[in-house]
Amino acid sequence: MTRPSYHHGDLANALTAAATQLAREGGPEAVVLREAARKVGVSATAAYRHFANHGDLIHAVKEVANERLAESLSIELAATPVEPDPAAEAVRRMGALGLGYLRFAFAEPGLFRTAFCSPAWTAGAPQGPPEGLETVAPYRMLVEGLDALVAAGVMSPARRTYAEIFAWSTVHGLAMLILDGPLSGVPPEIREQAIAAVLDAVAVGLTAG
Amino acid sequence: MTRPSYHHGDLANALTAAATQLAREGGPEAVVLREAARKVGVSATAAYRHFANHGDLIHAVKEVANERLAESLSIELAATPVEPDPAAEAVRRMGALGLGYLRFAFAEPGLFRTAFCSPAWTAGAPQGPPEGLETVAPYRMLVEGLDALVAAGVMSPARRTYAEIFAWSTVHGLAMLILDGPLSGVPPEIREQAIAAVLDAVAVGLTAG
DNA sequence: TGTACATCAGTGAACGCGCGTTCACTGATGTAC
DNA sequence: TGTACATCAGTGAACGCGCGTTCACTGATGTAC
Repeated sequence: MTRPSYHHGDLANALTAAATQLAREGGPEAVVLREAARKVGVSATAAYRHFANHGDLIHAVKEVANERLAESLSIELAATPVEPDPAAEAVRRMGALGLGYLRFAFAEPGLFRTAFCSPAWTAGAPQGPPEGLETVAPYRMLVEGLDALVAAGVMSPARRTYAEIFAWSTVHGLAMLILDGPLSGVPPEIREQAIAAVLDAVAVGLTAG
Repeated sequence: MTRPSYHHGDLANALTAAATQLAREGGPEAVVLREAARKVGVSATAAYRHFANHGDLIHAVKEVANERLAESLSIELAATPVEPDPAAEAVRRMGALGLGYLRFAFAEPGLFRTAFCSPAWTAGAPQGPPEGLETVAPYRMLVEGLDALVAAGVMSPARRTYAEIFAWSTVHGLAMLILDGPLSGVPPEIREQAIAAVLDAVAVGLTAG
C-alpha cells in the first residue's frame, strides 16, 4: 500500500476523496485534515502544498457534495417517464427535483450537511470571484424547472418571483428537520408519506390559482 | 461583583442565563461550560453540581431558546388585529406564526440555531421520559393554527394530514438557507419580499382547492 | 438554646486530548546550457 | 548526452490551544438531640 514514488502525483485529489469519505461518515465536523492525510498515507504537512488550510479542504468537499446532489437530482429526473403533455411534464420534473433532493439528504446525510454547512467551516478558504448561485448546478436545475412550469402555462408569471426560494426552502427545511432536528424520530414509513404530502403541497402552492 | 456568600444560591439558573447569552452570540458551539462559569464568577467545577455535563448545559439553553421562540410567535400573533371573520382570522394567525418564526430566526440567530441544533450537541444530557413534539410550545401553536384553518372551513380535512410538516419545513428551510446557507448574501430588503412571497405560497398550498 | 455532625455547594490544581499549523529539512524532478 | 542547479513536493518533530472533566479538598448550611 506504499506509493511507488516519493511524490504522490495526485495528492490534491486523493486528499479531497479521503476528506469526502470523512464527510460522508460524519458531516463537516468529521473532516479533519490530519485524518485525511493519514488515510492517504502522507504527512499532515503535505496537505499544505495543495490546500491553504483546513477550511480550504472542507470547501473542496463542499463542492464535491454539491456535484453529488446534482447527480441525485438528475437520477430522479430520469427515473420516471417523460410526460407527453408539457404541463404534466413540467410538474413531473419539479416533483422529481424535490424527491431527488430529499433522497440525497437521507441517503447521504453527511454529504448533504457538508454541502450546506455554515461558512464558518470553510473560513480561510481562498475565494476567487464571488460566484453567484447561478453557478451551482442544483440551483440551475431548479430555475429551469420553474421556468418550464411558466412556459407550460401551469404557473402564473406573477407567482414565478421567489418561487425558487419557496420550493427550495420547503424541501431543505424538511430535510433539516428530519436529519438534525425535532423530526428525527419519525419512522421511515411515515417519513415517506410526509415527503409525498409536502411535495404535493409545494406543487399546489406553485401552480394553484 | 463578588457574591455575598460562599454559596451562590441560584447557580443553576445563573449558569443557564450565562450560557444562553453565549448561545445568543455564537450559537451552540459558543456554549462553553468554562466560559459560562467564568461569567458567573464561579469555578468550572461548580457547574457539575448542577449539570451532568456539557451537553446537559446546552440542553438547558435549548429549552430556553424554544421558550423564546414561542414568545416570538405570541408577539406576532398579537401584532395584527383579530379578524372578525373566522376564516380570515385563521389565515391571519398562520401568517403571523410564520412571520414570528422567521423574525425570531433573524433577530436571534444564535438562539435559533441552538433551538434546532443537532442532538450531538446535547449528548450526555440525562433525558427523562421521551417527551414528544406535543410538549414543545411552538409546535402546539402550529397544530392549533392548522386546526383552526380546518374548523373555519378554509382548509380541507384531506389536506390537514402532514400540514404541520409542510408549513414548518418551509419556514424552517427559509431560515436555514438565509442564516447559514447559500442565501446568506440576500440583502434584507429582498429578504423581506421573499418572506412575504414564501408565506403567501404556504397559505396557498394549505388552503387551495 | 447549644452543639455534633452529615450533607451540600463550592475551590484550585491537574490531566489528557487531538487538533491545526509552523519550522527547518530532504528527496525527487525538470530544465538550461 | 551530461551535468548544475532551481524548484517542487514531500517529511518529522514540535508548539500552543482551550476545552471537558476528575480529584481531593474546604467552607457553609441545616438538622437531631
